[in-house]
Amino acid sequence: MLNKLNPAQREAVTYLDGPLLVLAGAGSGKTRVITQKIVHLVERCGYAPRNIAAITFTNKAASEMRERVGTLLQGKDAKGLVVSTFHSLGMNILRAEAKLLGYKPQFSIFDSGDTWKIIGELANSGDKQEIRDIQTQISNWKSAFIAPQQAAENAGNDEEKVRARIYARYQETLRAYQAVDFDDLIHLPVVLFKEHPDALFRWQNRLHYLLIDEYQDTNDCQYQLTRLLAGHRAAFTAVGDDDQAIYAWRGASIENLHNLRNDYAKLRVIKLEQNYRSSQRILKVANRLINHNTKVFEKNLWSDHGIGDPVRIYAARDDEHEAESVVMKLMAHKFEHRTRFADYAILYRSNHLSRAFEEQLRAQRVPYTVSGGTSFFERAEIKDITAYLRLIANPDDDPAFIRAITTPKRGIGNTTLEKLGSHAGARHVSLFEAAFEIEMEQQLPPRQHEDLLLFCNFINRLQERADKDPCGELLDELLRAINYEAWLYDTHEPRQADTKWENVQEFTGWLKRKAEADEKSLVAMVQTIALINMLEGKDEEPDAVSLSTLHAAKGLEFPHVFIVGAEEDILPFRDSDEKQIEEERRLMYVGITRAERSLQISYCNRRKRGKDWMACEPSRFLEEMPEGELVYAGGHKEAAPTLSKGEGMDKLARLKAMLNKEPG
DNA sequence: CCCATTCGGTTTTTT
DNA sequence: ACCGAATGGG
Repeated sequence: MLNKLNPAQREAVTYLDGPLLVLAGAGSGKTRVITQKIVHLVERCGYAPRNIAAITFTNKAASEMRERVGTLLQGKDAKGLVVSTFHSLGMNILRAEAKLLGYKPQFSIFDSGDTWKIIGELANSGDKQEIRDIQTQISNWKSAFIAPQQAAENAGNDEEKVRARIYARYQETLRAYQAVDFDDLIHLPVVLFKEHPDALFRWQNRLHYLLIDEYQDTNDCQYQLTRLLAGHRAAFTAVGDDDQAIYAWRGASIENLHNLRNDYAKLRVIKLEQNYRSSQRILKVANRLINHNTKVFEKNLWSDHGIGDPVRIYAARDDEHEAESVVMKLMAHKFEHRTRFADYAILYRSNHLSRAFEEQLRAQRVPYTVSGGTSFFERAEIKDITAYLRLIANPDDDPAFIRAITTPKRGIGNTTLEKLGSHAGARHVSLFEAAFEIEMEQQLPPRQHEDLLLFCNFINRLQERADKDPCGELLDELLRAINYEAWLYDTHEPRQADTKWENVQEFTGWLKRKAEADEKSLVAMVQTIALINMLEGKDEEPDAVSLSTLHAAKGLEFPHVFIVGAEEDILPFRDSDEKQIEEERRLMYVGITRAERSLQISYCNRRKRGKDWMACEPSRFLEEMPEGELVYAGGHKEAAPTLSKGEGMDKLARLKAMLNKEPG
């Protein structure tokens, strides 16, 4: 097995004398190194799988890796092997050690939607931008280990003081709800480990070797968790690529690659520079582009694949034509080369850009899957059901309470909730608890009060059954009791209701299977849901075109790639400063390096925004690519560039000039 | 006091 | 084409 690896890879797999950093260029086989190393640890070095933890960036990557290791280990029992994201590892630590932190193990996990509402209320503001700002501010404070108190002390102006105050109240609110946010899932275990060495000792004893993927995208907090878990043993392998760091906006810092060197004197660094994925032309375009960034680590990515086709740059008249052209070209290419739909990916900077392509693909009856985008669990109908589950697990979860009691409508509305809320606030109890207090009977109209108690007792009954009865029965019972299907058809168009109900059934089916397979309690399932993006392996189209954001495409590869919407203000995103431009450039780099054989990058000259047109400029990144490797195919039809009058002419003309310098 | 419909203003990236 | 606040009916 080891002989299938190149020397650098083999070295990375077998090196166990101390901490190791693997600088793995795009397509250099880093996943292979990680999976093989796990197998190596188990089969050659006598590690028990349950003592190894592999940390990935997404749940999808985690389940893929688990599967791969499972097949490689065949026969041998991979049970107990930890393959998860930082967040789900943190969740598991937190659930096991909750009591030490004053939480109950059934704590709720709030997603950004939940926290958004809380911050909005605390800030008493409806301003989206402001709430967003505060949200990221709090997130940054947390990952930098700045407590509300410190934040208040450090505040230089009134605005910062107000925000520090909101931060403090936000933390109190989460506590009161017995809830944690995404940052807490990492932050609290670190706090726990610092305050309770015995707990840290337990986990260090559990996890003897750590493998961390996508290391360039870790933030300070995650790094601290890693260091604590690794302890003096420092038995870990971190794998990363500074050129693919695209999560700085989430607090990730490439600096962590450097820090590793400073903190571990014995750190060994191995570079993987041979690319096994892309044609030489694609690689050359990628390399030239990324060289416009200030380099952290020098790396020289090369490939012994063929030279390949030139990278096509396509200028579309507008967004609709871009979608039409891409889909037409894709279909033509497919039928000419007898490829599969799954060989193609359409990548874009932001989710909303997918719409035009989805429409075209649907119109042409081309099967497709959208990854990223509004996740399955973000859908209203799924959130409705999970609200009930959250409430059953943790009655103090006020946001879940509000959602559950108002969907389906059962005669409890804003006014009632406000009264309940102010009473709960005064008494420092959750809405659920407040409902049973005697004062509510006086404050609420009889009808409302009755409905309220009816609901709470209903939840209580389900709660009692949650421990005894299997997850599936409980779910069916719940859906029947709230008459959810009928309510869906009552309040939606038949077609909409159809898909919504299908989603619900898919969800409950998944939940039942998962609960049985993993022998997890309903509580554990509910907590897991908060972290998962999509249903893994749900009757996915066997052969479908992939639509994905550039972020979500990291780690994937496709024979043929279309990067669309390569325009100023989109990619790079508007108002990017110099630092952000570099990150946007890396994003483009990630997109380019997804492609194995062919790549087209397109942009529009104008784009519909609302009801009027907006002129667009081609992305500056196009100019940073080697002209000799590009071929321009502008206008509406290939090889027959038709220029729309007006915007973007100069850039278009420049690109057209490149046509004459066609390589070959 | 609750809830459905309409109108108006919008869109980074994700655990 | 999609969500959220205002508005009027029940």
